[in-house]
Amino acid sequence: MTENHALPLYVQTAERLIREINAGRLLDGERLPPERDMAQDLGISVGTLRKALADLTDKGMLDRVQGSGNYVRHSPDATSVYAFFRLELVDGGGLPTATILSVDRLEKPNDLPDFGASRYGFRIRRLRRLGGVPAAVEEIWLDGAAKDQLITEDLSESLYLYYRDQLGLWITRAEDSVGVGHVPDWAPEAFPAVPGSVCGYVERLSWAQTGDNIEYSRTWFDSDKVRHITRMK
Amino acid sequence: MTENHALPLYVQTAERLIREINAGRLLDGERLPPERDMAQDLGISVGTLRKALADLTDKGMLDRVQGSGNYVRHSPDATSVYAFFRLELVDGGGLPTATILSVDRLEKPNDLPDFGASRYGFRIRRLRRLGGVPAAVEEIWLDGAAKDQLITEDLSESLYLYYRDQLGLWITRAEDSVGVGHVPDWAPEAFPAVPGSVCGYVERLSWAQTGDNIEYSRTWFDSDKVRHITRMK
DNA sequence: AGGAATTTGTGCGTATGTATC
DNA sequence: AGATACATACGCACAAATTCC
Repeated sequence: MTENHALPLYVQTAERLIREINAGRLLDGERLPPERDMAQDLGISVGTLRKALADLTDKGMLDRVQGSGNYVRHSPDATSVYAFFRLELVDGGGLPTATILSVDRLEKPNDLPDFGASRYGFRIRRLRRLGGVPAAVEEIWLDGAAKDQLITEDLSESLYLYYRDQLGLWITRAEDSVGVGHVPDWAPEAFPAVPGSVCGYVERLSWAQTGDNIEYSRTWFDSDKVRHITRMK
Repeated sequence: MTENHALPLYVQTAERLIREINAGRLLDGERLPPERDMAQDLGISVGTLRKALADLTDKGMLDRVQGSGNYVRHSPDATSVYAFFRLELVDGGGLPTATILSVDRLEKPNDLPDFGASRYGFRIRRLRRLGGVPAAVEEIWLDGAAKDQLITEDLSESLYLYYRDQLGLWITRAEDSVGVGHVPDWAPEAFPAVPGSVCGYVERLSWAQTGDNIEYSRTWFDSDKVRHITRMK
């Protein structure tokens, strides 16, 4: 009995191309070789390659132009659903940055929803800024199974990039639940809203390409300055 | 010169199946015939049919189960982006209903964002319930160019169905902006939150399949009972 | 301007794998 | 275990859009 646990060839191919693009070996705007040539180089049929390319197109990482060619689109976050879920200043604009407040490995508290396989999780608390202005405080729970240790210095400004580059995980599905909350008591003084006061509140569950539900996060945002935006197509 | 203005066969096939489903000739949960049989009936190849079925799956109108069959899913709004943007009771469950409070044709006020072509718009105010419980009040602005007149009796519970069946428009893109607001002074007494008190707030811009930005809406929801949910894949 | 070459899009057929019944 | 049905993969022919000479 010859069991085949490998992913379908077109999925492997799509992921391979995504890695090439993310690693910068395929640049933004670059035109790929003709499909027939690519397929031959990869040792697969044109149809299989086309299915992989269609996947990338869906993800917004590729433009396919009949009669012309396939063109790479590599905007920094086009690969993530986070491109569609984000905080924005009411006035618009403002570069996002984040300061880590704390990182701890803890047993998951009971008030967290079920997510991930481990009893433990990493709790990351951050202060997020938009254009330098403190905009939100955030508590992220990363499932303990994702990594043994997590060192503050390792974490990049973008957790998405950290997941992808250090853990080999990327978020492909997310579910947001938005309402009104109260600023948590651990919010730093830099955050203008007083602990306990009313503010916007987002809960998010995120799933990686593996299908695992690896992350749960809560964000409290200053509703006077910030909006939570979603675009759907 | 014989120009061919027809859409691709797989698109025609997908649209044909969508019409069959919307017309109720294919019922929810119904299993389609095997792909080979269907393809033969339709006079097309299996590959072409599969492409059409994949389209329907993307749209959430079909479940494809290997080894079993293709199953129709006909939830009333599965075809709309509104399937992904919605209010839910914190406790879960609850059928959505809506009561029209007022319908007026007005000049668009200045505090509305730019949307649609007309100077005028229809303002629809509704009280929305979930499982009978008043959950939100809503003000919807439909661009005046969409219709000459709008009669309260014409409006169905689901504005989405009204747009689709009466106006020939369906929403294919939307952008939500969520924050904290204050209950408007026109909120009916049935709505439990007091006018002026703090509540959840959603602004939405919606685009039809024509590419036109036809609708702008504002929703104030009772944050104690209701959450605004978004799912993204 | 126009035609040839290139490149992706569409459509068909077939063989084999894998999940379900 | 066998039959059924969808999933994957390959290859080919022609159409349509673009590019280049």
